[in-house]
Amino acid sequence: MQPSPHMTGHSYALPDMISHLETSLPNAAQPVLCETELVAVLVSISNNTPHILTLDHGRSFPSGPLTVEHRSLQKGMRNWVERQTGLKLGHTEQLYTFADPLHGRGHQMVRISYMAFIRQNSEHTLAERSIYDYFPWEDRRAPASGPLLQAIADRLRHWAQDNAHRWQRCATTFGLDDHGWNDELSLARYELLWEAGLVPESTWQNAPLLPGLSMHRDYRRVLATALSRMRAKIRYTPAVFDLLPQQFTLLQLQQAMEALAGRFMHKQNFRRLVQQQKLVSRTAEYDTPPQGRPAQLYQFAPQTAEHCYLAGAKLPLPAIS
Amino acid sequence: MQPSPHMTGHSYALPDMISHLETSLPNAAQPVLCETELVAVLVSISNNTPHILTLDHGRSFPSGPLTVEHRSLQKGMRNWVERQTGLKLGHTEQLYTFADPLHGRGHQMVRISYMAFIRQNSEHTLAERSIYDYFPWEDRRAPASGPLLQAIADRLRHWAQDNAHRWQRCATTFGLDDHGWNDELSLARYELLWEAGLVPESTWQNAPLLPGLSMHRDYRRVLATALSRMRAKIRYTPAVFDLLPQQFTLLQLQQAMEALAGRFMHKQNFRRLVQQQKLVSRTAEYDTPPQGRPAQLYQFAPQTAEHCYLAGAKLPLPAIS
DNA sequence: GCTATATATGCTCTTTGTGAGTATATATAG
DNA sequence: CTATATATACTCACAAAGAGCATATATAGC
Repeated sequence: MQPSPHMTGHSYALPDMISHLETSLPNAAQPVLCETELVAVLVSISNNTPHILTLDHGRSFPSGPLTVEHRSLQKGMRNWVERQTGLKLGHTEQLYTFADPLHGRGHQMVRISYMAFIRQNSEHTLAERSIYDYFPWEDRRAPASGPLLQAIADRLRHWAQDNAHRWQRCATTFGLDDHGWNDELSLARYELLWEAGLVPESTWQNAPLLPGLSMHRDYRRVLATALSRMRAKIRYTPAVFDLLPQQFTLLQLQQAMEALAGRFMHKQNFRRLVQQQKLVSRTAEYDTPPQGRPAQLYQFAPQTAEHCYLAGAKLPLPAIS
Repeated sequence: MQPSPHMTGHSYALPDMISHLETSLPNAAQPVLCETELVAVLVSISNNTPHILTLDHGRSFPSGPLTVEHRSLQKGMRNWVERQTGLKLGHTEQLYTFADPLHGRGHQMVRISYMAFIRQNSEHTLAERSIYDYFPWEDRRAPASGPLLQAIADRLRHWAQDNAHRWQRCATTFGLDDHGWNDELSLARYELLWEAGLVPESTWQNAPLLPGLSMHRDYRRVLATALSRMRAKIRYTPAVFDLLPQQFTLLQLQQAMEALAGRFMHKQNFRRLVQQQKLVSRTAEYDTPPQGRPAQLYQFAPQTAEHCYLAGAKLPLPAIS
């Protein structure tokens, strides 16, 4: 091992304030208590598009209070959502914790957000909304995304004016000039649009706003975080399989990846990659489509796929303009 | 845009329980309040090794209560740490939020952990500990890591017994058999050792424990999370530069990357990559080492490195091997 | 039968990135 | 003059990725 300094086993003498912190106690005079809420971003795929399960006309996520019996936050969230909605949750991860300052009473509100995958065709009573209804520019598969991106570029250029550094940021996050489009930067893109005053949540507004549904509180930002995370996650974990039926065709798998990435991929290369990594194993069954040759059904092969790299499957679309 | 179903603008009729949740109110009879604490994992590099700033003989992180005046959690944490320790914080990110169930009184304890980078040679009064004192197996630069990893492999093999799937997990996360070592999996490795009962925090124990300092509560797990995150982060953001002095030699930069990754790198290739991406610009000054030719001092070039944010530009790190 | 459609498979190419090696100036201390 | 470390310039092999071409095969509808 590399030797490291300060290994005497005793910490230095500390100023009072810090020694106090060591006890991890809130100020005894005024213990700061928070209402704490768990927020669930539930994702599933239908119609070749990623959807979220929403409340209040697409403006809110399901959420519930943290209760005392919860052993861990994640377990608590899972149990709670499964009991309330009857849904089985697949891949689950914590997204972000944020606080609302106000709340007239003497305490804050802390919200802990989670993202969870839900298998296709699950039964539930929540309203599904396409994620791309909130971020139309993120779906580069749509023909309309070309002109939309052009319009965004124009407004960003106007916002950046002569500020070269600011324009650099716009160009790299939105894949302008000769930069490439990076699908994992959806959070950065949303934040940039927020800064530029092009979304209704901005504290100031700048010219006509962009299309796209808005949400309560910071929820649209949470959704952008979720989109970034899921796009990153499916690259190097087998999480996609929690969105698909137990058995699926290779085209379904590819389309699920395309739905999440918001881009089309090269079919032959995709299959080559998937199969040479032994991510899936074929079943005896076939899927009969309305037209064309029946497709072999596959299933996820978890034993050989502790870590997988579906990354190579991110193909650029024919250059848009 | 892809058309998406359920766009009627009205959510379905909801069961009572869920409509209730929509209001985001905790059970009126028993509002669940939490003590909320901010935990800071402060990282800096000294002696070519990543260190954390600790309290209580290396067993605890600085932490403090969330107070009412904080506008955002991140801002609150920054202000609080900077006021208490006098340190300037560089790259900061939220790590994870976790809860302790007990606390005799009627409420839980919620801890929100952050990681922040601190520039080399900063003045402070906290005790520094090498991160690799907590996870000796994570520093593959150390000669001792070879035998240690061998010993770990043996004990994991014993734990896995004939459970092939379990051994698969061990092999891929620890780079055994013919799998490569992936430095970003440090959290997964810690969790696996925890499961196998090889660390003192495990709820059960299995044969002699591994070397490595322990910490209070879940803090060692938080530290493993921090290590994973920082290794992932420096790959595609210029965050490393917040750990180095304003001016540095290319060797210093390489050694900082090596320290975080826990691996050695090929000097010529490293320089080739750094320079062709224009991440740094040379200054007029030189560093005079005790021996050898003076090294040119460089500085971070933020204008071209927003571009580094991800135009496919990555800081070189050893690939998995 | 034929056609349209979509699955399934095999095979080239080129380009890029990367890991690794060799060689050789150059500047300083002792 | 030597040891040391910076700095720079190459080459080479190899794998992976992006892209294209070709061709079976199986179904439905006409």
